[in-house]
Amino acid sequence: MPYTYEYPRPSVTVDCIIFGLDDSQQLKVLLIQRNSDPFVDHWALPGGFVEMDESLEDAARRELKEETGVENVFMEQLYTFGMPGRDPRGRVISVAYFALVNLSEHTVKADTDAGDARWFALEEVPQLAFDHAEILDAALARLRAKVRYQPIGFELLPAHFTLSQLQQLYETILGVPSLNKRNFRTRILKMGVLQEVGRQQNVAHRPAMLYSFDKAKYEELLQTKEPDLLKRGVDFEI
Amino acid sequence: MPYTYEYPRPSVTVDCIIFGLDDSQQLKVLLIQRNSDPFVDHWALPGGFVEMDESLEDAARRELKEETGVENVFMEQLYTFGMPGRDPRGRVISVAYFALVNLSEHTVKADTDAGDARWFALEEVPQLAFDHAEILDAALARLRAKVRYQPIGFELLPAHFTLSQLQQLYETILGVPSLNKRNFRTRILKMGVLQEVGRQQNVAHRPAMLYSFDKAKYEELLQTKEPDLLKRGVDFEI
DNA sequence: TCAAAAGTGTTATCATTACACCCATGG
DNA sequence: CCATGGGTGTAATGATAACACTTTTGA
Repeated sequence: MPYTYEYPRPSVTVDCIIFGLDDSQQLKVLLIQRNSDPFVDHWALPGGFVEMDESLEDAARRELKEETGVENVFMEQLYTFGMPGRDPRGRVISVAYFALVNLSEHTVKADTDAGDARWFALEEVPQLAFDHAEILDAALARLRAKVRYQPIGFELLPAHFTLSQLQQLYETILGVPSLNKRNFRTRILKMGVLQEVGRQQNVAHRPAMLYSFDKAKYEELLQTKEPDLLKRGVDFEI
Repeated sequence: MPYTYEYPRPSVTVDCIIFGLDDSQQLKVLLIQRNSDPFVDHWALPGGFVEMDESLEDAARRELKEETGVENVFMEQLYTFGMPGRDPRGRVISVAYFALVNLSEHTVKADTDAGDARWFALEEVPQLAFDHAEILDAALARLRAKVRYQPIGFELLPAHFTLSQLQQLYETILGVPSLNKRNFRTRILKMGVLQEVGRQQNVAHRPAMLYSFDKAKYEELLQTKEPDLLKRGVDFEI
């Protein structure tokens, strides 16, 4: 029992909420099955204890890779959950990270620390360990909010995608039945952040134009348009 | 030396970034002067260690009150800073909270744990302890972003305010020289979340209408308009 | 009657919405 | 030649930006 402190200290963990989009444009979340107490056999978010010499994000990436094999993904800090009592083992403060991946490009393999790892459609998520259901809800809310003002949706799609795929992605994430095709296209193309990169092959209908997201142009626009944006003044969306 | 654990644990602290608006519509931040090592005599964000039986937000409110006397303010979690090395005493993970207050309604008194507590205009903020400059930057960025899509600016104003005050507030926060008065008014009034509550008295010019923010109506609009908003589909602002 | 700030009218321009229609491909 | 998505034309409506103007007060 080697580590002794003058005052009590909480444990600090990271948890990862990984969203992915499958071939049929369905939004899924990556869960692991716990193989130790507490909550043995329950499904949970991948995560674990932060080491003393690694940053929080490094910890999140390490745990994600150890438990699911997934690496090199877009990731950002979501929120820190610290209610006393959220973990039966004692005071545990968890920094949650959320990540987006293109499901087809990331093979999942259950690994050392976890019994199993699987993608779940959002409607099929089982009862989760700890307060992980709450964390998942927060992540979903963040995804829905963020997708409206930052081009993060592209992280979920393959590098080359059609406008219909992109539109479906937005419909899925936002949970709206169907946006107007005409207007969606006009809007998204007018932004000027998509690049034509070829056409679909061998499809039983008019082949769609494939696009890629032009990150450089987006950054450039951010610089250029920011000033005007500010000029608009208030907004608060509603 | 009573607290012993099998694995090493980081310390967890909270830090508060409190923004206030003074009589002359200037944006200020509340800092304390440290009276102990490390960084004795340096200015820093109010904050301190999280107790084992309090939530993170409770800890933030407690420290804020202890160190500055400020209480009952709008507060939300900002971000968690956890780079190894950010505190010379060892691994310290800090959950930052940011808060908005109407400066005239909150008296500041340096208290037990802090040598002194004072409001600083943003341009006059001295060198800060730890990575607090970075935390302050993050808070400012959040304030600027958030004020555009949520009516949090009202937290900085007195309960009754004029449209000119509100406009100045936005100009201050966003750092734009001067919005168009006509258009600002049209926009903000069209939203329907302001209530007329009387007129200015004894001013050497046409007395302005005073308004209050109608929170109930705002919540109602959120419910009502959310569906249409979603129908609009993509946006990502730019 | 003047300075100072409040507050309004109006127009040109641009963005958004809604709906109907045509196009290219493989089976 | 048809089913299946891909893709376009256009007009009515509403929001935004720009600028000049009038109003009310205390000193």
